[in-house]
Amino acid sequence: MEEFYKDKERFYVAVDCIIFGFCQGELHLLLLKRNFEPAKGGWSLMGGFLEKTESINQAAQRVLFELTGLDDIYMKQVGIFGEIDRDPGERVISAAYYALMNIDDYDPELARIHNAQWIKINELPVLIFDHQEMVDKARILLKKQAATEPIGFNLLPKLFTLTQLQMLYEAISGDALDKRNFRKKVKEMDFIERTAEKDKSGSRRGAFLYRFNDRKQKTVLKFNF
Amino acid sequence: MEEFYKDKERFYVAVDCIIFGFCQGELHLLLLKRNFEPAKGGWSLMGGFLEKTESINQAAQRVLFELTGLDDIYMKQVGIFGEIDRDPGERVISAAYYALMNIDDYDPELARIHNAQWIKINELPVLIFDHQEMVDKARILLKKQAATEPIGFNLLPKLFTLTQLQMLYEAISGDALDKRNFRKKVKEMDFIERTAEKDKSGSRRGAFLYRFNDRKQKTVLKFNF
DNA sequence: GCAAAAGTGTTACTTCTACACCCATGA
DNA sequence: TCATGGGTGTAGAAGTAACACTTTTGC
Repeated sequence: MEEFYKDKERFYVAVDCIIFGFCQGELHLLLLKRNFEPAKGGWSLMGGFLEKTESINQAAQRVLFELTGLDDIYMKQVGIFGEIDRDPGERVISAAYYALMNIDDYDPELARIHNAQWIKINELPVLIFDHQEMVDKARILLKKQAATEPIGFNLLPKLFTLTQLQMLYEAISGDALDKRNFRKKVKEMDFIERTAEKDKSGSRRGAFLYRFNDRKQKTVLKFNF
Repeated sequence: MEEFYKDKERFYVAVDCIIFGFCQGELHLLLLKRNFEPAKGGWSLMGGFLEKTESINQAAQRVLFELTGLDDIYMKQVGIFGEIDRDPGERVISAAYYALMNIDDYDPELARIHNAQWIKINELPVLIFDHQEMVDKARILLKKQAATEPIGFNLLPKLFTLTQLQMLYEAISGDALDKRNFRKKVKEMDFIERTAEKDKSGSRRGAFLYRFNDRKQKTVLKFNF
């Protein structure tokens, strides 16, 4: 170790994951009921400590993998949380990430093992530490980012109906959308394509299934100051 | 210290500041030429180590204060940088913040003391470690945020002309704006008000000076997916 | 009197919003 | 045959984009 760093403090560094899922017209979070101290019995985000052998982004992926067994999940940094007393046990600096996943990809058996549950975002229990603050920041970020980049698809199955897609964007944005205007807009997006298949589960008539193809998309950024 | 944390690693945690200024129609960054190891002689962002007694946001403010003597500067988290080898001296996790300040508020004497310089953002030297990556991310963020929130004023003096304001937004967005359309839009914003004063330095005729009043503003967020 | 920046409106075009009915099917 | 969700078009309003000349004044 070099001279320069000698007198500096070192800190525990953690990652916490805000894991979004979508079903039945509502956003959900995957939360854990802790069966260990500190805050045993409390609801929390999935988290873990940074290790020497990994970058912080890798740590976030690892932590998510430990919980879900999945390694190709869309993740994004939310921010760094570093209040002195945010974790009453010890001084811990935490990097928060949000993850977007399709609930159907999650093995319920793993949920049982980890004491995890999908909970509607509008019916969250009290969370430990500053986890509610992390969730709030993640929701705002998700809303902003979903408005300018096509990331919503990470919350849906590979094939989805337009009704599902509309409900998803209504859930993210918090506003109702007009069905005809919504579908008109979707038609103009060449990265959403209709398949020949229909989903008959939601109605007698059946709805066409659509798919996201990752054709590049211009991001529009309008200046309102 | 509690049992739970015992076997966890601890890390150095730093903050690095991307300090934006604006003059002569161009964005600038305040950079330091390091006269200490590691990377002595290299150009770098202003940084410092997190201390036990402060939150990470406070650390960012402190570090900025050390360099500028100013404590009311607009700052925003850019992200956390945690690659294993990002600092070749030691493993350091760094939280990057951008800061927006009026160049005129900066005492040139402090620049001399710290070996600091304002450098045009399009003429940056090679930066140490991953600082260029931090700058790139900060610029993208600034552009996005300036498009939806009135934060640009932090880069201008209290009184400014419309030409200055337009040049600022052109510098941030990277696009030329139409003068008449720009001024029309400004007229509709009730948080920008004209004063009776004129600035005669930029032209013989003189230009009216405007001021930002912090009246609340609706943030528009249009969904393009 | 001229150079240099400040200031000012109109029109065509694009995009957005609001709105209501028929369709296909399984039970 | 009927209940349920799927699917479709138009017209008025709002916003955006393109465009050129006059004003002021110090030198």
